[in-house]
Amino acid sequence: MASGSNLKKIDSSKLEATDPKSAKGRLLIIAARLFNQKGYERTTVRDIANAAGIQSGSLFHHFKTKEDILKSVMVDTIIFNTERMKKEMAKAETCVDTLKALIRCELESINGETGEAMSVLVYEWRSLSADNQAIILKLRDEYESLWLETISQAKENGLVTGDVFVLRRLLTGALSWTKTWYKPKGGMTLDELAEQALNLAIKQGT
Amino acid sequence: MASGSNLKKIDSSKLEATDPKSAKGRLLIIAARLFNQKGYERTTVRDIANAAGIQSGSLFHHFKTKEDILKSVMVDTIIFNTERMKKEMAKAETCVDTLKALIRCELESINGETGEAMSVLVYEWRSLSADNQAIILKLRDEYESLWLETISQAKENGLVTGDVFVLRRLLTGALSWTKTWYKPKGGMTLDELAEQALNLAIKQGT
DNA sequence: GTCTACCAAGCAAGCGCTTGGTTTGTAAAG
DNA sequence: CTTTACAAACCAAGCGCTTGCTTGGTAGAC
Repeated sequence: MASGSNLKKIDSSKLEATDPKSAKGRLLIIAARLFNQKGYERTTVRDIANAAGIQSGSLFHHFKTKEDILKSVMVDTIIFNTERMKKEMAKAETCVDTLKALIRCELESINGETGEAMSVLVYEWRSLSADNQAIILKLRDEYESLWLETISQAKENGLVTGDVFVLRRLLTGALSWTKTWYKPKGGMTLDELAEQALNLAIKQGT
Repeated sequence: MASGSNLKKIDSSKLEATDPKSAKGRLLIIAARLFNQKGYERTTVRDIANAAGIQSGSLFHHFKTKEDILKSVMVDTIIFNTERMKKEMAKAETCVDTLKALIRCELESINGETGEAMSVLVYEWRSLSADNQAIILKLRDEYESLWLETISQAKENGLVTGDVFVLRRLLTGALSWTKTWYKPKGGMTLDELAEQALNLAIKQGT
């Protein structure tokens, strides 16, 4: 079956993203770029097909609907980045290290290779049906719980002040917004940017 | 002439927003709400006309094109909020007061009465033509310069650390993102939220 | 008498998506 | 090494619908 969800089970804790080398994976990368550049609504199926060098009708061999393309981009991205973040967290030793790892990971996902898809995930939310929103929300919950646990622990250690949820949300905005202005060629590395963001979050020196 | 820009002169320092009581102003408020709810592209001219209780064709008596509606929403909002911020800045005495006034003003513009239009200004940027983007950019520059002056002064006084531009941009993201989660009924007032954001920005107690 | 605000009708273009058929990759059977 | 089988990937054409926008005309205010 070539269509439908790319989750094997919603409840599974071990999920896989679409292989980027497959025909379907290639289309998802192209779609993510276009959705990011022009927005989901402004991007036509003919745009995607054109960029991929195929006919517009051929897209519907791989995806049920246009929205199914959007959903697949989002699901793949969130699965991939959650996995990466878990790995980086496992490496960190101190509480500050963990917090910095999360910031670093999120900046990487936003400004790195998955950046285009990540922007789509953040900014094209409204274009999903309620059903698909629920699916994405469930996946996001796992990702967010990693953040909340880490910040809670940082608060217990006196590293941060204020409400945990509010701090996470202020950080979410600050980090996701970097997409609109951060350029690696501007002389600032991603690591330096992460350091500044960490400096914003915590109330004591590293 | 019923069409075109609602700026009298681009270079003028004294600009006026469209009267909200006029037929045109009423349409702009309705359009801002719809653009915010469904996104610009998903909102049809028929949607706007329906919400206003007129025929879709009648919209084009007031605006040249659909994009002209979007541009007018943005121009009006930025003019209105720049004026308000200048007034609040004039009242502040200390450097911290000024910084808090800016944060408070921006939160107010995002979550208050102009909130819907402000979200449109932030998130529907891509839907503008290059020409219209340039016009909005010019207006934003004045607004941003107020922020940069204030933060620079705060840095001279040792209130904040790190790069001034980076700090402003991290704050822009953090504040604009509140639109997606902040609800006054959640038990937190806008002033308390402003306090937490200020707490994030400065490195010493108020 | 002219101006502002609007209606009623509809056009041309572009949209997502469907359909029936053709090519291409792959691998077992002869 | 060739033949046969079959599914995955794609093409060519176009349908039905919605879109932004135009047109010619009308009602009421000053």
